[in-house]
Amino acid sequence: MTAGWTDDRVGALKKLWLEGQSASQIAKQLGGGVTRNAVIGKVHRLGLSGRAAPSQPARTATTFRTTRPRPAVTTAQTPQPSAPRRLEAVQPKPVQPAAPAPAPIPDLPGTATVMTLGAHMCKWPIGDPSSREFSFCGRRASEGVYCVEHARVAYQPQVRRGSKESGSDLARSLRRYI
DNA sequence: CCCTGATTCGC
DNA sequence: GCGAATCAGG
Repeated sequence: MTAGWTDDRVGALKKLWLEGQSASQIAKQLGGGVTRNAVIGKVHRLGLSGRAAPSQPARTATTFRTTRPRPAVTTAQTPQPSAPRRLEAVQPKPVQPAAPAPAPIPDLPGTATVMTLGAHMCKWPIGDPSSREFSFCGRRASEGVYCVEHARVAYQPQVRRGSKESGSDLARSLRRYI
């Protein structure tokens, strides 16, 4: 049964992607036979691209541009010019001094936006990533990208893939337990 | 060789 | 819309 992209799965995908999970990790967690290619493809189709938390150090240099694959197509299709993809139409919004807190959200509003999100702020996504009201938890990240509470929620009983740990596996182990 | 995401293109 | 194949880089 090939599971299509249900709303439920898309939500999980968005969440995990913005959490900084890699496509392969997300694919693994989603299960259902989805591959990392499927995840990446869906992510792009959804309009997501840049994430707030890169998975591994020194990676994603390809995010800039380049990637001009020339598979030598037999037919000269349409020379589509560069389209203004890349989202993030953020506006210059100065931080408000003494904000009167107009939104009494009982669930604690994520005061951190993509711009104001500091390196040591909890990157737990709050709300719809597509919405402009989307924000992050913003509390102090204990060790990794989340605060203690969110880290606990994010990294639950996660089964590992391999049976032995060594070298680079250590990084993945740490990431799982941040 | 491992990994990452990006893109293209056939389905 | 979907995802395998491929590309490009670390």
